[in-house]
Amino acid sequence: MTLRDVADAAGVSEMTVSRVLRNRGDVSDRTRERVFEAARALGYVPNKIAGALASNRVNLVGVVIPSLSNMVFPDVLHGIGAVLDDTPLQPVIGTSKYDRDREEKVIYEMLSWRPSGLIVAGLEHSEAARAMMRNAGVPVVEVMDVDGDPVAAAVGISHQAAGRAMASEIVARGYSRIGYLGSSSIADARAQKRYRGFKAGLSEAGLELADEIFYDGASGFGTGRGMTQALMERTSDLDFLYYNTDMNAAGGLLYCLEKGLDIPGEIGLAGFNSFEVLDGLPMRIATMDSRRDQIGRKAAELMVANELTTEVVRLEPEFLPGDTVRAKA
Amino acid sequence: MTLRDVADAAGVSEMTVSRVLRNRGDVSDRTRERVFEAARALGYVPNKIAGALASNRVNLVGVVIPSLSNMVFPDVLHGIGAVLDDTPLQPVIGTSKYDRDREEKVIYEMLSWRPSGLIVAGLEHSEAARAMMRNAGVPVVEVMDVDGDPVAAAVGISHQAAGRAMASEIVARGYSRIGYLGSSSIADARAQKRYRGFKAGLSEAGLELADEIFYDGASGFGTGRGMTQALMERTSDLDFLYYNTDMNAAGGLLYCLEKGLDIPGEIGLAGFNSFEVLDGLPMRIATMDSRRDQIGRKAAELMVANELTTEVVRLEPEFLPGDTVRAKA
DNA sequence: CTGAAAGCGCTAACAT
DNA sequence: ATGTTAGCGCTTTCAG
Repeated sequence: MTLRDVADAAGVSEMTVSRVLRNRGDVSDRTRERVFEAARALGYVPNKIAGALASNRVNLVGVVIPSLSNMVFPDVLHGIGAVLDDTPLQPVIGTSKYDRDREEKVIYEMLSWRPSGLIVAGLEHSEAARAMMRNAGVPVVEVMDVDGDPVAAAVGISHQAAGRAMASEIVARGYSRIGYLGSSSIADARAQKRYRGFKAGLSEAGLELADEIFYDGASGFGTGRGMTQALMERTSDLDFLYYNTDMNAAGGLLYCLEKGLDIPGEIGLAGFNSFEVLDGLPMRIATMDSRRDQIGRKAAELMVANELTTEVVRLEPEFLPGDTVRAKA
Repeated sequence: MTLRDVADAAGVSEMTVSRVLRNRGDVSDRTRERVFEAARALGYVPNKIAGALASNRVNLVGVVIPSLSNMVFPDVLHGIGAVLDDTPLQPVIGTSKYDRDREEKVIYEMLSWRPSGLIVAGLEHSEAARAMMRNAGVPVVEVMDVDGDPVAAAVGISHQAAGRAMASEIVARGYSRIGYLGSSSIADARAQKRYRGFKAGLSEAGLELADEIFYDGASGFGTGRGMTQALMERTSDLDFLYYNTDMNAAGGLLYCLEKGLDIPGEIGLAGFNSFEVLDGLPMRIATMDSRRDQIGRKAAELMVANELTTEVVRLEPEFLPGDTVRAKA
């Protein structure tokens, strides 16, 4: 089923059919009708492969993220989709599974379809991947992080600064025996940066981490609960728990409530990301909004603008005290 | 940057370069080396658009789901990915946002790329969408549901049966004042089917729903909590709450625990889906595993087999009593 | 307003 | 083991 078939059925040239179907150029209403009818009757679906090759235009934007299981990424995708929905551009998602080599392959695959642009999560990539991004010839935006050296444009927050800001909020609220609960995966560069920023922030206040614990695998209530229990049994005098993500913090919160601890008096908790699904927990967890939707929107806008900028857009995460930290002293 | 450039740089024909890069046909080791080197030096990325047009082969599988925000769908994608990762096929995701017209557009867009197959969530589609799926000329599998009339192949569970089975479990445990808490969206056909199956199941046991409540918008702890509170204030003598999804059930559970209710003695709760992130709640919610990973895997296997079957694979959901229902009488 | 010709970058099929 | 030719189904460009 090709343009030819529709053209024959409508008694016009392929070119006319092409014009009608793409709504380009002047076609008489009569011809237009006939073509639409023929196309519909035949159930014609245009071949974008051929169209793309001929026009050298592919209205796809590649989006490379680590995973779909961690809710942060669907949230970014949501922001991207919200902007692209009003344009001819369509996002195509690829996942790296937090693996540099896989990410490189995914980027290569994406670029082989000659998309109109590329959005990639994070700033840490293989050299080959960076080279491909540099030479893509289309807008490339790295998202979620601005602590590093972007290949081209970047939109995100400073995770270092976010960690540091959290330290200062906690210290200002009079907590001093502070534990960190995070991921042991080096692959999560952004969590690492928050961790380092957090420690630097404590250090500036003359404090240091009282204890820390790391886990393998996915974040979740069970993980958060388990980590929290292990840490508190090991170091019994902690007065604050800072988690790498709200999902784990939620598990920790439930554990502390079960133990009958006084939150936020006896012990405070904070996470990161600000997940909407968690509204409805017994207490609102203190957190920092990672501005995922905004990041997606801004990145998509750069795709739509179709400029090869090296602009770095730094968004500021917002601290949300919730109910699990004391009021400021 | 085309094959031509690489061919010139390596001093061979385009065809030889094509052979080397696709690893097809016999090429001497010496030539092979030279070609790889030239390609690498130039940073050549093949043009799949041209390749696909020439070979009439596109190693993409379209996957159409309602959304990425509801965790059930990423779970299905995970199953699909697990199988396709060992093949040349790649999933391409499109979202319908629970909108029939949008779904139709997405399917149209997907088919216009001439994918090797199509996986679509659900059995309810526009007539035009069904026609496209029927005439796609490639394997088409509808997933997650088998209660209805599939266009071609289908892999899923019977949501009707799942609802009915849940009713029978609840009744067998001696509950009788039962409330249903679900979504008001007609778009969630599967939840509707569970609801109907559930009522039918109660009816067979000589019972009926004591009350029911429906919400708009996304599921989540806040939604579950709010619905639960509203329902229980309205009908104070309920002894069981059946939710359309575990996310809402979790919110309800937290609410009931806060109120100091005796679970599962005074009141029982059950949800649907079996979400791993919820392990770690104070109690494990009774639920029914919707076998999302399995469904994804099986559907992907049908894509790999590349047969145009009309096979219907019905998987059986498993009841997981958790801690929120009494033992069987 | 409509059509004819050329060609996008690659691969199938057929030489050699 | 390597090269040549034709053409995939469209769109661009130029004519009329």
